[in-house]
Amino acid sequence: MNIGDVAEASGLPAKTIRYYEDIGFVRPARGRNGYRDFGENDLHKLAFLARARSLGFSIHDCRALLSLYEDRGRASSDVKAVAEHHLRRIDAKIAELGGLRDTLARLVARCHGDDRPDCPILDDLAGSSRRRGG
Amino acid sequence: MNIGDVAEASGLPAKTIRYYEDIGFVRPARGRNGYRDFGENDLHKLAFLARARSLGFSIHDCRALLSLYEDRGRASSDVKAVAEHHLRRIDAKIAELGGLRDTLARLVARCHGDDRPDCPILDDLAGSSRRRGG
DNA sequence: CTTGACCTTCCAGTAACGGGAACCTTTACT
DNA sequence: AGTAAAGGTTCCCGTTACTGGAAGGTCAAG
Repeated sequence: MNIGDVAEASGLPAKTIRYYEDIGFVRPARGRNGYRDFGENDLHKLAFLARARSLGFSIHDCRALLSLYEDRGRASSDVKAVAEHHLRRIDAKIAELGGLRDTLARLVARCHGDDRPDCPILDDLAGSSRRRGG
Repeated sequence: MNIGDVAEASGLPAKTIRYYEDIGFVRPARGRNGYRDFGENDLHKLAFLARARSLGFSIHDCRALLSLYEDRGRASSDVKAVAEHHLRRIDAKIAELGGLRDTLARLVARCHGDDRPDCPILDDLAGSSRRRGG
């Protein structure tokens, strides 16, 4: 299969697939025209990576997951540990963003948003109303 | 003030302050030893930036906010628009992460997590149980 | 006069690709 | 055979917002 074929089949852009080859995720054979020649196994890996990336796993995580995937004797607890770690990071990020959103929403609510220059948002950013621990 | 002084006063690392000079946020004077010499106005700007960045505003947003901050005749609606746009992006990100978390949490819950190799997480990533539209 | 803290510039690296140039190969059509 | 489109190749730059580190100049203290 040429790169375009695996791109369509895996849902990944050809650019991304070349990048994944660069970083060692796949090692397609080469035809004598220089074209990459992907096998079924490569396609499976790429589809695996596409799914893992869509779930927000980092390339680093994917490396671990892929090696577990290819290790027929792995323990499911190892996989679960990677997933749980990722889950905790997601939760932390959601909590962080939730905090930001609340602060920002309060500021937005307090700003009348008309053509006058007075603005609680800028006041907060400038630190003029030091209600935040200053 | 030397860079170390404004770093401490603003809470930004000296590296970041140099970077902010590079991208035109501040233009400190120079002493004849070559050292940057920051004024009160620079410090205010840097503190403003530190606060805005901590609220998740991008550098691009900060540029807009800073110029509004320095425009004594701005309309608060302009500031509010920037903040609301940022708020919408945060909400979108939270929604996206929430979706990821739910999917991931389901997978983690289904994985027994013991020393056996059978693992619903890897099965999903590999696409073997095509419950997701395949 | 040396030590150490502080300052300078510049270069490289981060995460994960995307855009685009310059060029070659295959395929289809006339 | 000629040609044009579609697809392939490598290579390098740009993205975000910094961070680390090297090599070296400056300053304050003992």
